[in-house]
Amino acid sequence: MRVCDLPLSADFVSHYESNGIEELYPPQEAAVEAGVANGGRVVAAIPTASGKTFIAELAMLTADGPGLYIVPLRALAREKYETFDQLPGVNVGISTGDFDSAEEDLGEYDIVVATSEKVDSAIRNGASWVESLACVVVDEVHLLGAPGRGPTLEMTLATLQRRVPDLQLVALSATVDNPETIASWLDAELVESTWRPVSLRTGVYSDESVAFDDGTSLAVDVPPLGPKDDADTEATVSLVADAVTSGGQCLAFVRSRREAESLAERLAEEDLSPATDLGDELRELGGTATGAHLADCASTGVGFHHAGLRSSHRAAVETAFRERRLAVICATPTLAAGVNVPARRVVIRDQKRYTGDAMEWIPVLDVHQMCGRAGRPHLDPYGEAVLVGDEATHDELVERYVEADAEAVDSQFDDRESLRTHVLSVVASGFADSVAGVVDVFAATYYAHQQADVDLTALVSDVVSELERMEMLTVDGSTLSATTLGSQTSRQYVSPTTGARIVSGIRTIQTMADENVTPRTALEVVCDTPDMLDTYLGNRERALMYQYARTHAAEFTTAMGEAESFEDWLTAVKTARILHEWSQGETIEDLVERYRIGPGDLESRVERAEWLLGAADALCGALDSDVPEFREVRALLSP
DNA sequence: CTAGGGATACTTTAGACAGCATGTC
DNA sequence: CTAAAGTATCCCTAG
Repeated sequence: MRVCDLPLSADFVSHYESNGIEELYPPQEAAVEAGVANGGRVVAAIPTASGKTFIAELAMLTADGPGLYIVPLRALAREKYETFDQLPGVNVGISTGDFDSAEEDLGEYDIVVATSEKVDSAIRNGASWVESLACVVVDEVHLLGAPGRGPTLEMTLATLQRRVPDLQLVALSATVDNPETIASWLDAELVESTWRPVSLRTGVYSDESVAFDDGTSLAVDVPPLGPKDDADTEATVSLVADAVTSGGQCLAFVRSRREAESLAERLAEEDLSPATDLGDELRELGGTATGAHLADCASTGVGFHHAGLRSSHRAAVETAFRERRLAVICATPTLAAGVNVPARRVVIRDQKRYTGDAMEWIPVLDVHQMCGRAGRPHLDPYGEAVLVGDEATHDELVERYVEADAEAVDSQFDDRESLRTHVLSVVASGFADSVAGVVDVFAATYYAHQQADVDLTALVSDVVSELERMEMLTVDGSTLSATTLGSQTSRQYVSPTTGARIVSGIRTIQTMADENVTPRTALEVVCDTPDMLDTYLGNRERALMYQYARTHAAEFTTAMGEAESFEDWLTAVKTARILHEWSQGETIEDLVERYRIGPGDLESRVERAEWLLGAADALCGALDSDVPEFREVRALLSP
């Protein structure tokens, strides 16, 4: 099937042809046969780089009205925005938490790219543009199975289906075990394929050789180990060096940030590629120790990538790699599911990760996503993914990751926090005013589809009484309504637990002496909330932090003897302290050094604090109260 | 007396979405 | 069922 045979206008056909797209890939053809270009609902479970974007564009361009493209990450939203913006005569908008298209109403765009939470929020707040959509494409739908965020995506899709008649839904998924369940939930045709434009072989390394799944093998020359050498690391170094010397780029995945950096340092010693001026460019982006370390490695063609990096550094590493100015990136799983960063070879040194109580195998889906980054269409003759193991683990790795299918996608809606959030949002936004009404909405979720025998009425009633106790909902006979507090909580997009914590903070503040209410007070409230990221509190720091908490005890809304979990509270105090010092003009360099956090960690906490302080200010309004400190600190956080 | 080796105890550990409304220039 | 690498500390010994 050819592009010119599709129901596309001449402009689009020539756009694609001038980009070298004339013949459809098999999965794309299958999607067309399933009806994507004729308003049909389709779930496509196909590998990355097998032409998902084209399927999405086809659906949105042939739909009779505006399209919405839902992504899980802000960086992905920007990437897709730029891609769609290339389409001739198509007006593209973007809407994410940190960036919104101009003043224009989103309804005026042909295509809007947005994160799933942003769409959920728009629906909750009654944005009218949503109703006029003709086509919605969901990228990475398998995230339905992600705790916390999956339920939001379920609700968004359930609500969109109910509110927009004849909506065309297209969902793009990684290869998972039960795509048919997702397809039947969405009442869509399933297109499944493992076809890739660049062939991929996956293998396991042990004893100086890689055994690939296609039966081939690769001898790897690993120099004799010194006493301090780690076998897995040296094997990884050899595998990376081999890929780079033969003209390819390589991604190496490891367990932790620290190890990503130390592997990068180790590879930098190898002098794999000629020195460039990339290091100097990175140095201009800012002067933390992490940034300097990155710049040093980058001048030898090796980068590292993890969430401790500031987002500008991360973006710079991604771009430099795409432009082939970096030969290698050593990364934590950040890079597995983010923006498009394909390489000739992918080496996965660590397959286990610490999860809080034990070392656990990384999910098969995640490993497959990492492997899927191997092979650049049009640039590499093939892609290779190598799992580093040894004689003892070889067979288990083959069985677990090379031969196994990815896990099934299971609903995570059955979680109190998620249930509270969505029961409240359904009532607050006026989509239901009774338990039966909420159940009716929930009946359209993936959860209800998967768990047909669950007693939704009992579950919802239970959650309703919880929300009633939290003063978020009132019950009058069988009529539910949101309190001012409940509707503000929902609109501000904070979880009910966060809303309740802020409310109790405000009430305590009303009882405090004026001189004790300070910026620290405002930050403590907001940082003691589940919507704030917690900050690791080291053993050595604990005593100092305790001291700090005692010194400022009068300014806090939590009495030290009464904290539900003292450890958690002390962690919140640490976050509040960092943010307070930041608001007082401390530099990133100092804070990163003093509290042993990454520059990116500070960045993300500042971002959240801005959001939560704004929410706290709005909740004050719902309580007929005013705590100017919420606004005052907030103003000091952003430069 | 001290530098340094080595055993041992202790510390640390991936990622990242989200708001708003009223008056004013 | 299930951790492992990195770092600080301390003690001992060789010079």
